[in-house]
Amino acid sequence: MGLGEATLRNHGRPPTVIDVAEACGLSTATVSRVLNGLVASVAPETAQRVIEAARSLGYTPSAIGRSLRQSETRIVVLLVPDLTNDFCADVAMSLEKALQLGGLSMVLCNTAEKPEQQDRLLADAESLRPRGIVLLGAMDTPRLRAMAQTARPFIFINRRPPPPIKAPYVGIDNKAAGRAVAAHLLERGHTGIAIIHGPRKNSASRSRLEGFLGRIAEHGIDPASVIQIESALTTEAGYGHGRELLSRGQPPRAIFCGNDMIAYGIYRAAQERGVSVPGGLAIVGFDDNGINAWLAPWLTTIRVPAVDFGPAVASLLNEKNTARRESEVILPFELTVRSST
Amino acid sequence: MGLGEATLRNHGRPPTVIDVAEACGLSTATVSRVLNGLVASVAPETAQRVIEAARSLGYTPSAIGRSLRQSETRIVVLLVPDLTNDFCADVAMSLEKALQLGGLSMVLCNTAEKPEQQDRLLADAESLRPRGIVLLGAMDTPRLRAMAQTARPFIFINRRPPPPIKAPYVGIDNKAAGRAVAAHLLERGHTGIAIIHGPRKNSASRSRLEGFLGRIAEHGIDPASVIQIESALTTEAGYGHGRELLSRGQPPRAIFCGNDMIAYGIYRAAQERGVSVPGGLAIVGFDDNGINAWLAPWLTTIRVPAVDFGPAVASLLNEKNTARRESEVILPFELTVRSST
DNA sequence: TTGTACGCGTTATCAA
DNA sequence: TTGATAACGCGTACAA
Repeated sequence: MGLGEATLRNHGRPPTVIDVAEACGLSTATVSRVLNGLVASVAPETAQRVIEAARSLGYTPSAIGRSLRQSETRIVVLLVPDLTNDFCADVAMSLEKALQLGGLSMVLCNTAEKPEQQDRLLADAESLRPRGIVLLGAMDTPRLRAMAQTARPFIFINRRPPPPIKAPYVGIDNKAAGRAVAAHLLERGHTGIAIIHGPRKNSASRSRLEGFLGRIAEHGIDPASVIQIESALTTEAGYGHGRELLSRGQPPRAIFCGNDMIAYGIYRAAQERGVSVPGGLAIVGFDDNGINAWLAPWLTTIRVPAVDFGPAVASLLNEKNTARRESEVILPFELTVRSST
Repeated sequence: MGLGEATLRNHGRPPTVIDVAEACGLSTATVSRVLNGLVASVAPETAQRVIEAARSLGYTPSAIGRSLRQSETRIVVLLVPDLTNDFCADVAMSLEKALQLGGLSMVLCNTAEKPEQQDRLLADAESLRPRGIVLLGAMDTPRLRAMAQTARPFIFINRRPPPPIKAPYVGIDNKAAGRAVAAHLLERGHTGIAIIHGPRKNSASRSRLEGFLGRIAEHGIDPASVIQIESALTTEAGYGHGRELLSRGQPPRAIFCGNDMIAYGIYRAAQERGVSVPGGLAIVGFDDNGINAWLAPWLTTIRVPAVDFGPAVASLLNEKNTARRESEVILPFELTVRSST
């Protein structure tokens, strides 16, 4: 049991290639070759000796040393706006799974939708020298623009890179989704329409709004007659807006929400006010959170294939010269009609 | 704008201390001192020169170099069993937030409750030489036992370290929680009791079961008369067990679930079968997922303070010699009584 | 107050 | 097939 010795020699620090090399009487170069699977250029019995020594020492290669040598880590940083949002959690899980397959680790950071926090996290991310930086719901900040000129791969999910920046994008056709919701509401004869959309500086929100209003205009309704509210994408915000809207003299009869979280809040507000859904108020969400199938089987919403985002992003990361490429992966969405409309 | 030059010289790689040193005509040592805030031993105007040079080059220190030098990274690895479980997401977010405050990054990995995957991830984690490894819902695996002998801090959340291992633990008093649920059901006069608990090899599940049955026995009921089912902690599993239980000749009239996800599944099964809650069936969950307030306002459950886990873990990580200490942080739980009982 | 030089762990290059 | 060695970026002990 050589573990004790090595541990002692290194003052409790993990064994290194040198320890392994000494233990098996070979050079560090050979040890490295064996452990990196370059079996072609190593004698079988030599390889065996190395492997045994490594195992008896409990040796695990240091990613730090490797990274320094190769000036690249096997880390991907994912920035999300809100991990309590089911949709974000699903995307994070899907990405982590896809990265695991390629031997990459995922550092997860929460921007809480705060621009300064995003910038701080981007700086931290840069210092990690990650293989790539993935932004779910990016905000247009100074540091983002500065770093986007770097060679490091940036990938944008759901919100496109702010104009001057060229970088790969993975998401759905938000404009078409907005149109689909409008078409659905009009088809069902819903009037008194309102939209509670996400932040305007967020391309996804803007596109959905644009598509939604465009389709409504085509139907001969003045878009200016549509109540438009810019909102945070949380249940609390949705609830607040719901209470306010429903207490108006002429409350809306149909609301298109920026995401499902907002829709949950609206629903609660309607319940509290005794407004029936969809009779008194139609509600449409966005994302189709996985939990809907169990806890919100009433919610008509746009299904966004969260689990497909991870593989798409991972494959973009594996492409050569992904960095400044303007590739796009547009995933399909689907209008899921349930009883709230 | 020196950015171009440095970028060119380094073939597109990020600038280093050397680049900064050259740019300001000082030594790398001085640059390093300034950037690490050792202002005491540097002339003010010198510091200024360094800072300007660093900024004009867009220099960000490499965590790789730093880590190698100090043989320690600023990374903490968190292993979770299932990120789609609201509770896990909340804990992850809470930990990430707490770590951010201390300048640490969080690598998040999903074990999917698979022992082999946990072992693979533990190996990957070890190679990262993280500041600590945090396990939410650890499984007793060979590699876990082996690595637990290391100097590296391990922290267990929710499930205790398997017996020979000594390591800090953060969680609630699961036995007491199990007792509390039993007491509540008995007090309300519920009979025909069943428990759908998590994996037996998981200390949290065991303790809850033990406490629950213990309290029931004290009440003069034979614990053997309680239907006990070992289950995965997912909605799907809960739904499946719910269907099975409710189709029995003598279905249970009250079910204590291993977590809220199972409870959601049971609820659905009851609805589909036309069984009223709590009239026909009482349901108790566990965790009190944040989403309950909005989507499951009917669920009686044990509130576990997910957001307090992060700070508790972070402070354990900051303690000296946390590694083999057997410290414990027992957080308070609370029985949240709603309409399902 | 500033500079020189070494070593952290690894792998790629070159030489044997 | 194997070994010696340099280099990756950084922080610090020591020297100036």
